[in-house]
Amino acid sequence: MPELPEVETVVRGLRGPLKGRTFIDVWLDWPGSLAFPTPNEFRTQLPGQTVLGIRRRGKYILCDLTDSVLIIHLKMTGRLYVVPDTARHEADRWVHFRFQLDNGHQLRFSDPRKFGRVYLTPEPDWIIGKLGPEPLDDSFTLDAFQRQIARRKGTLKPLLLNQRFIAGIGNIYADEALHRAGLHPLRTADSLTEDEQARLYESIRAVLRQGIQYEGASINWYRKPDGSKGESQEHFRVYGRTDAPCPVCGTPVRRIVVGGRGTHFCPTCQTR
DNA sequence: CGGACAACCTGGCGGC
DNA sequence: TGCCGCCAGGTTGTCC
Repeated sequence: MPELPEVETVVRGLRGPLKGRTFIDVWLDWPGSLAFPTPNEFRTQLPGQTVLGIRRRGKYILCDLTDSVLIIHLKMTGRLYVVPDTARHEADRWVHFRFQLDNGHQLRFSDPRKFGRVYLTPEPDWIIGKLGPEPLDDSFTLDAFQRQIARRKGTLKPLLLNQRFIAGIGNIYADEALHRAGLHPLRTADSLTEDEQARLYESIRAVLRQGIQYEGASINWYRKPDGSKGESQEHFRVYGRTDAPCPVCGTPVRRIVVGGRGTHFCPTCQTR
């Protein structure tokens, strides 16, 4: 679930509880979620390291430590939160990692579907190095976007989901951005006029900013680090609204499958 | 390069 | 209530 706005919200919520803390122990019960290194190396290397900062790159959460980087990808159902040691972890049956902090609290990683991944490496570039630009960075200008999309010719929906094209967009915000831009998800990149390119650029930034403002979308599994729900889902125009009226024109929203992903759009507002 | 599809896992939900 | 099939916010690898 977690896309850029959800991951950004998690990072902002964890910064306070984690910054300056030192890991003193770690426990895990599903080695398959640990992408790198081995569980033994992980348990040896992490304790003693202090959290210097926490940031986001695409949908990855990066925790800068004394001499390496702890990286977590939530994939579909991951949750990350800090609680006192005394909070029973059995209350959340999907906790697969517990990171013991030096202040009587634990960082916990919960993930029902076990798609999420944890990495600990001194050099994170092999994990995040091929990601496309950060869509909300100042360096991601309309000019840069137009130069980038001019080299592509594929279908818009899969292109927006391609993390090498732009980092952080997922199925929800791809559908929302295309609706806002008035572009059909089956349009191709090489069919866009300059004006349509500009609309897509503005729309991508607007829906992501709005997602952050509403602190993410809690359709199913996503929660903020304090356990509460985001409210971005209250403001969707098409995502998950099959057969409901388009808020702009009233036409029933349609759902099709594009590139294997459920895709929602307004057949009136989004032209081919 | 691009599209189609399987794989990794489990839970929630609608239908019967 | 129970069981079944379908759907799910992500990513990677394979095959054509």
